[in-house]
Amino acid sequence: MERYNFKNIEEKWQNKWEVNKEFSSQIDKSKKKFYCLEMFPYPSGKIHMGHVRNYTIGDVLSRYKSLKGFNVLHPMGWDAFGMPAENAARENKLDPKNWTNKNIETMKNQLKKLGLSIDWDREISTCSEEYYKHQQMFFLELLEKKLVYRKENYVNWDPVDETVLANEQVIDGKGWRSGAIVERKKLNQWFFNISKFSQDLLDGLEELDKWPNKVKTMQKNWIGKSFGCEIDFKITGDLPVKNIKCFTTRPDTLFGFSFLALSVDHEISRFYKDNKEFLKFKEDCSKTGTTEEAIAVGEKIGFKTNLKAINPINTEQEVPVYFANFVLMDYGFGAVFGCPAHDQRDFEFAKKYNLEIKTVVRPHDQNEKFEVANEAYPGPGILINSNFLNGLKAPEDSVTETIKYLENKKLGKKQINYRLKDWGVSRQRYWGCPIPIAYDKFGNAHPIPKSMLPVKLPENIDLSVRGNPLDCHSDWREIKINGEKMTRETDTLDTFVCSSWYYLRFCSPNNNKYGFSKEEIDYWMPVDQYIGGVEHAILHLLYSRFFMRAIEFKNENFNIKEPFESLFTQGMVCHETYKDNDNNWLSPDEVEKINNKFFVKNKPNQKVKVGPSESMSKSKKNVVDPEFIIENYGADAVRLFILSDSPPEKDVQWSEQGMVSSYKFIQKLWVMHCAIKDKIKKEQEEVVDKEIEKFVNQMISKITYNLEKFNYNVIIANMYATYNFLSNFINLKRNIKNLKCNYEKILICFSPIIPHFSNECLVELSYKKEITWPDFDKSALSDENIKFVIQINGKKRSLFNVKKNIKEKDILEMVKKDNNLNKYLDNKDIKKIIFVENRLINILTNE
RNA sequence: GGGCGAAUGGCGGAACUGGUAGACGCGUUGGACUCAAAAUCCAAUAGUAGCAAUACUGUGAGAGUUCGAUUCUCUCUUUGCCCA
Repeated sequence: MERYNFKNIEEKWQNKWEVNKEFSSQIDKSKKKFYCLEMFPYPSGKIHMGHVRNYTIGDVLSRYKSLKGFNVLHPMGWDAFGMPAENAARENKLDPKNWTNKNIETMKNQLKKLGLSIDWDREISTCSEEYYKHQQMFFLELLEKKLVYRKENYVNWDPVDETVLANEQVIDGKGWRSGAIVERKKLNQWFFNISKFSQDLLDGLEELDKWPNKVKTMQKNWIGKSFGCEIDFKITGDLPVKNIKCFTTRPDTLFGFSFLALSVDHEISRFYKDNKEFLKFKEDCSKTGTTEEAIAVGEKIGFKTNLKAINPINTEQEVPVYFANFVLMDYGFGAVFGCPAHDQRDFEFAKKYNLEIKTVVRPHDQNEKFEVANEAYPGPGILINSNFLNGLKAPEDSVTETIKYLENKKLGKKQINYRLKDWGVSRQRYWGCPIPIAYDKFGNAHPIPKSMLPVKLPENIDLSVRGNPLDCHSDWREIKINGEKMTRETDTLDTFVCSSWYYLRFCSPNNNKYGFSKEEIDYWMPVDQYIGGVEHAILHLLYSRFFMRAIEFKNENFNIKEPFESLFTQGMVCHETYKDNDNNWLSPDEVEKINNKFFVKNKPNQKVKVGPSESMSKSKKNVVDPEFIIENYGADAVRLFILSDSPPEKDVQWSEQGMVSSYKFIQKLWVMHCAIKDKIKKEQEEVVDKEIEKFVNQMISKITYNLEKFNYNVIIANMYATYNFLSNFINLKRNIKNLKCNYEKILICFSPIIPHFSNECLVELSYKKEITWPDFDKSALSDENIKFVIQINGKKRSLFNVKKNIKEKDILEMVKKDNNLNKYLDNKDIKKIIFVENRLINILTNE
């Protein structure tokens, strides 16, 4: 018997799959389709363990569904635009396109070595003209539908690199690369009108019953719907200002009103544009940052105006108007009314400027004399000190009543507000999809005619320039449209745009007229199972849901709103972290374990500090290279291990020992396989064994159930249990007639997880039929004999091996006769008996 | 600060609808094989007491519902993730 040579066998099967185009998918209306999609990778250079886990999970599902008779679509592509290519290209003086395509080639080969059942004929890359020309078409379509518009907006501006930074590139107010202090700068940018669909995106969540609640909650919070009231405050003072509008979710606390606060960008600020003190104040405000956290934590400061605001429901009351740093222009109307007693920010502000703090809500467990003291009380309760509103339940009744009152008096109106903002898609970068727009000499934007698409990225770009390289490329910038000289838009699209519709392209990767064909998406869409990391729970998934709606909008040929029928978010792959004496990170292969203690490799006198297990990342060096692992243990073993130790939705701990044991398991399976093969070859007896029949029946039922539930770690446990049973079984039993057919079923059940091994073994058994998922007989799942639990006063006292469907009186008879049990029953009256059929009896006695 | 989860042996984890807690794997211990080691195989492995049969305790802590709670309800503790 030879050792199992995973290298030859895996390579053989991978070649076979590729040559036979085993996983290529065609429309077949006689079959039910199953579209399985994993989030496509960014081609950063090499695959990492996170990819291995993500794609193995999807592959197991695809292979299972395909064995179940579904017509499976399982494609793969590349999220190929983005900053890392541009950065790498700049640092190494390379072309981003070459860099990216080389990475794609490498990673594609690595993925193939995992034995994934991918239809590579449908491979797409978002940086290819073939892909982004359709994206430009969509952009123009959305522009026609008025879902795209241009407006001025603030950006994080790095004055040294002369570039716009994303929020996550701003660290402590400084540019991540240059270290320069980031400025706020106004730029003209393109926006997708996602907020138009706020309510629809919210409603759509209700239908997504196969999405994790966690993700739905996150999206719900992100959309941030709030009910409230728009109030028009009358203003008095020495400026020509009559009214200021503001939005509030708590109009019911109007009797606790003590100031009005405005954003420094509020239109009123124009009266102060020459006021030095105000300008100084505005500058101070920009330093505190604008994130919700910074506002909550930071000091609340204000700049007092000479204006007064009149309380609409208590017209005798006039309160001061301030500019304040905690009011943002893009929420509500850039104005909030201050009620210090019931809002912590307002409270801190009022304390600082000695403003009135009037309590108007008491908690349910306090009486009318309740007064807010050291902090605001934002919770529920009953209104007090509020004239005609007194006694109302806050916030439910009091808010609606107040709004009714304000509406009647025409002082305000009910309003629904969303936190979701329009999606700014302009990026001042080279390596992205060009925006198909040109400007005439007056600066007016014109769509580039569809006949002139695609707008190709120029090659031979100089990336060493500061700022946006496209901006500096004068040849490319100039364009003639209908004879008129224009200049191109030099911003490119956010890469999230590319990933918002790639799942459609997979349905029609070769359609060069349009992004997809109706026939193909009618058949394949929606994605039946989408699998990826929870880090995309908000942006990517929300943008994709928006994009479907944007395409559907005013389009009679398209009626899909939700792209992903069900969603699965997998956990991360973690590894222990190591540091040497100088606190430098060490990678796992620089570390050696001797007698349970860790040392620097080849330096047995240098101890290693072992840190907590964290998600694998290059910066902490706690990474394990999949290619090396596949090379050493084989793809089947890696697939087995990456799924075995934890449920797929939770983080998994990488362990060398676990990896080795998965490898050994495959070897053991092979040894067993050879033994079975020998047995089958020999002459068989005409005996049909019931035990193996029953065991395999149960195994199929368990593995099928666990596959459907994504309990892949439990499947591996089922596989081990199957091995334990079968290896024991063949040692004890002689040659039985039904060994081969049951063993074949076992191999088929194993094949989604370890496809190379299973297929090889099936071929060795000269299995000729088309491989399909085995059925199981539900009625035969439980044995003739069952284990019956005997409880006395709720405590388990014994376990009887009895016939199925045993009657209560028979089991009671057995208990009474049992020498071990009757000591619990002697001299006691039986008060009550609980009998659960085929499971347990609980006998209650007087104690 | 707000929102959402989680907590089970030395470790990762399993447990159908409320019905045998600890499947399966790792680790550990003992044994077989070997001159020896590795590999492999066999056995044990929640804790306490006991030669054993067995008994008691036990699913973060405390209460509640129930004949019966890892599972349901409430309070608390710790912890993770998200808003960020």
